[in-house]
Amino acid sequence: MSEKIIFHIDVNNAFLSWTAVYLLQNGYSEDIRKIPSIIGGDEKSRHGIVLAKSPIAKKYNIKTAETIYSAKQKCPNLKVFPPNYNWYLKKSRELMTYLDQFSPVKEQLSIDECFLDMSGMNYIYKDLIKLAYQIKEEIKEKFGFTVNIGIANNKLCAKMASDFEKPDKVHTLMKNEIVTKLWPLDVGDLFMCGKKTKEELNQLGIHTIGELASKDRKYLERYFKSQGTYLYNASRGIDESIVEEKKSKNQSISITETLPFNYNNPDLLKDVLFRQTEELTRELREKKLFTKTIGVVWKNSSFITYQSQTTLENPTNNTKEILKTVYKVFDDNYKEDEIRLIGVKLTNLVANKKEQISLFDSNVEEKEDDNTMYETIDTINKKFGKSVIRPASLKMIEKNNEK
DNA sequence: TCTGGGGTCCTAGGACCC
DNA sequence: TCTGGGGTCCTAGGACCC
Repeated sequence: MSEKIIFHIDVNNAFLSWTAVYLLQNGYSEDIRKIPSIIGGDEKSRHGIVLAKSPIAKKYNIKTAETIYSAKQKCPNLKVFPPNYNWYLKKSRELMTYLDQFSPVKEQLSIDECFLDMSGMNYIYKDLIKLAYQIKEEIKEKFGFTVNIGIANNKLCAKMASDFEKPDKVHTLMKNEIVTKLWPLDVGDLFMCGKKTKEELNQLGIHTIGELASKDRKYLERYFKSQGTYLYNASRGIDESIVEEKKSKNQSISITETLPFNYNNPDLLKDVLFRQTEELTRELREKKLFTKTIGVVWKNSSFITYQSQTTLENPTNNTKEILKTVYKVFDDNYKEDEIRLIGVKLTNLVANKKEQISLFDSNVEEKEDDNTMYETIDTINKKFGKSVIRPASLKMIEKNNEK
């Protein structure tokens, strides 16, 4: 059997590039990729972090996720642009559709990157490296933004390769290049080796991926358990996972929201939970899913995050039932505290509710009525926009819980 | 008006069952 | 009447990704 060949395609500075394309198409004279600029949230509503940066902004040592405030300190003439998620989604879909023509086996990793399994495609394309260059050029010409393409014998190495030098580059990291191209890199550059792991590895005197690769498996597993196994393999460029479109997506869905100011009033907080639960349950029904585990997440003014959850006997997508549970979890766990962020999280999602009608559940008929009602409401809201209609009974729950 | 939002996966500890 | 051990499910917390 011949070696696998995997492409990893990654949009350069995705949010910033896509906004640049948008601005140019709408008569803006400047290409914001060529000036010190960032995409950033709204500081007034406390969303002030850097979401993407231009190459020049990067030279000022501006980092993704740092505060806009601090970015401006580093570069006073920095230009800040707001994100436009709908546009990003549109650009992402165009790119992904375009890439489908090159291989039937594609796996999208996030909004701006994907893998293509190109194994065996050399019978069609002859020179796959040349093909990668052609794809890169065609994307630039067709869509107006650039990508990096990493080529390797597995997903991990393809991903590492696309990260090498940016922007607008094709890189390979084949088996015989591991020693020269992978091993000199800082151990923190290894995929899935974040801040904490890097610190721990440094403590052990391990600073490069090559040094990591010189350690034996037992040693790494002693310190890092199952992550040690991963580190052992990854440092050697070993990854057996296959490219596959993730079908069983949606292990969980959630909404969290940083509040415009800190709330300490339970009623205000419940208003937010109410809104979030309505939105999430609508999504649940849209995706024809049911949830078993319902959780509330909150963060206080000291940035400490808390979460509490409870698991139901039967999966549900009934707004009233879920809201009741959300309120109960909140009431049981919220202590007087200044809350900065609050959210709802639904996990343990299943496609079928397989509800066993409990002999002791007297509300079966009522629930059936609810479900029909929600379907109708969803249809109307879909036609006329969000939350035109709200069931009065939800307000009742709200009121009851206020007591 | 310094610190977003949406995810996945792993681990430790406890409850409970046989 | 000095007390094991495996399996499963659940919760809370944490690391990591884009």
